[in-house]
Amino acid sequence: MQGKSTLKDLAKILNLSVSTVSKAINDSSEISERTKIKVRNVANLNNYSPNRLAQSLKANKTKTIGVIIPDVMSHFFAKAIHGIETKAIELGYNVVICLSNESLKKETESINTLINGSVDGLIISLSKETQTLQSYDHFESVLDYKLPLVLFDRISKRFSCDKINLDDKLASAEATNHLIKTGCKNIVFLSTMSGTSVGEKRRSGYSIAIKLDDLKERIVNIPNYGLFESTLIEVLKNETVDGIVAANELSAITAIKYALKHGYKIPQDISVIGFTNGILSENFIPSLTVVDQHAEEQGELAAQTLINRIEKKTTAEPVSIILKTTIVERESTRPIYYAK
Amino acid sequence: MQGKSTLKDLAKILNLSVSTVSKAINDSSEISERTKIKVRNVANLNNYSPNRLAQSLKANKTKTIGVIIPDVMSHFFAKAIHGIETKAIELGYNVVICLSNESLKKETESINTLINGSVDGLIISLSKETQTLQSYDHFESVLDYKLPLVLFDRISKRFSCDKINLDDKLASAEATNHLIKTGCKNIVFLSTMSGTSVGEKRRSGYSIAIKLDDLKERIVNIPNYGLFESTLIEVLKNETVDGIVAANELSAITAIKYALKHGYKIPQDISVIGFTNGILSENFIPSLTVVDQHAEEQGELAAQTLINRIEKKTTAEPVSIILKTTIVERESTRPIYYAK
DNA sequence: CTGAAAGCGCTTACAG
DNA sequence: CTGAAAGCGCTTACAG
Repeated sequence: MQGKSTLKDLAKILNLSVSTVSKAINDSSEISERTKIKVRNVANLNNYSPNRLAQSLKANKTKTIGVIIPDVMSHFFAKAIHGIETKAIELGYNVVICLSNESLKKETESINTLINGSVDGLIISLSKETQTLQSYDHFESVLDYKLPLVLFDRISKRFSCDKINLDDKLASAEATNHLIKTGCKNIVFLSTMSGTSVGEKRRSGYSIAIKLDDLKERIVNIPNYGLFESTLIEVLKNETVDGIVAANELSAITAIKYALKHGYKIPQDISVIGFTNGILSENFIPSLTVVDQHAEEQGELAAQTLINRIEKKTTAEPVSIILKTTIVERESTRPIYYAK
Repeated sequence: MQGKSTLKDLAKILNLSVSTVSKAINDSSEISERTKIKVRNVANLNNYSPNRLAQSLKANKTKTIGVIIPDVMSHFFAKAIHGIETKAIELGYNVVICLSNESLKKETESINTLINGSVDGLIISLSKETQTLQSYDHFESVLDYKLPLVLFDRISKRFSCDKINLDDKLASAEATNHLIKTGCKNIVFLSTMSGTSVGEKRRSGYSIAIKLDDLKERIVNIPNYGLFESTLIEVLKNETVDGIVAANELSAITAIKYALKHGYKIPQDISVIGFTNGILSENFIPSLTVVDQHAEEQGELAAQTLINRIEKKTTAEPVSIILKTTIVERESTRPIYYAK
């Protein structure tokens, strides 16, 4: 009744061997029904439950997966975690989460603490620093150990493993096209995240769509949120702008905010489309048209893919899944039939 | 080079005993410098790192703490997790997170998977269902095992353990007072979370402040977000209302949204104050005056308290810490000097 | 300075 | 049907 009881404790109480008790608890066919009942009673009385650590050590598997993400406070990652957790539990796995806080150093540390037998596999979304520095040495041990690894959302081509992400370039091209179809002619791409692979792809998708339609390309990089208002308004004052593709949710909302403040009407004067279907997009006035990245689905897929790999249910070659995005139309863009 | 190497592997390569290798790696003073160097070299070459599971089993501690929260997608809990993680890592602990999704069943399962040796202690914020059902049987094993436990934010008086929370009643009374000081006379308490301990306390704090000022008490419970607009507008149409204390962030924002839609001016006609200083409060137009619950600080404190308990650095009696909240003034309320 | 032995809590092939 | 033994990967008191 006090502290945790072990098989040994039960064996002593029952006057049986540890082996017998273990088998009885695991409902082995070798053990008589009578003994099983006795053992189970004593086990329940003593609140026995097997030590997971010992089981894991013995079985050489932990039924735990490790997740390393840059940030919990972003809606995208919170949702992705939710998806990972749901799927993992459904498949009988636990989830350990570490935060890299966008730092290469913390990402490295997190990997090191997790790979030493604590988890059966890893789901990682790379930190900004890792991506800008292109430094991947800390993945060597993971690959050496042949520890199953799934990268999602912020991935790298530099090494081979299972990967889940979405076609950000295509998504951004589609977002741009959406604005074009609502009649926009002068579309700006607004980014606060130049440098990340995701930001880069979105910029490039925008450019492709713009060029296909023979429109004028215009990229505005905002170095930080402190300079947001001045940078944006300067552009709106001096150039003709009737559409904005913003590289993420907060920059889209912030753009709308300052545009409204300076007297522009959304979407009548300027249409705005953003990425990530978060709580802000849904509740802001006007609500924001966004590219939904299916965060939860990405999470579920990542978990499923990892567990398939752990349980060797996949082909030897790395899996690479590219999800389709969808556009959620709301009030920050005009309806499509406005076109022409 | 392939798979994980163990002490045994190194010992064989080095022609030494496992004990010697172990001691060399742990830099024991018993071992000669020469041997240490040789061992370290081979260890590095083979990418050796000790199996955490085996270490934990041996040492009977895991240097891991378990966290069970109702929801990651809420800004409050995401921030709290961030605080827990930061402090835990700083003190040399890892963090395992499980989600209860507001369900008693999942909370029970999470506890059961975590207490079997995987963690040295638990930080929990109770699920809604646990609180409404007042069912705490699933905590018996935690208490029996004498596993260190810290409850935060959503706590219970029904059993004894370390607790961190804030004085929600006082906070709500202060929020109400804030509105009074800006000149509001007809203040409504708006809740979508009746039933939770937190919702109840906020209601009661509101009532106290209202009665102290001899104003009229008016509680509006919104059964679900689908009925938000009709319920709210009915009240606004038929009664005089110049202030709203909303029980959480989203209900505050939603109230503003519908009030604006129906022609009310915020804060000129109606002032609104909410709880939780999240991304919505900050970015909405008008931005929302809120009671900041110091989520990150609560998380850090919870981690610190738990680790103190684990490492027996605290008195035997349970610690109970009550944090002060602060009011963040923004655009949804009038300035205080308007009063009188 | 090095090593053999015991033990953390479990499981399982093997004997009886 | 029950039990003794070995082993998962580590650490550490004890001998030499």
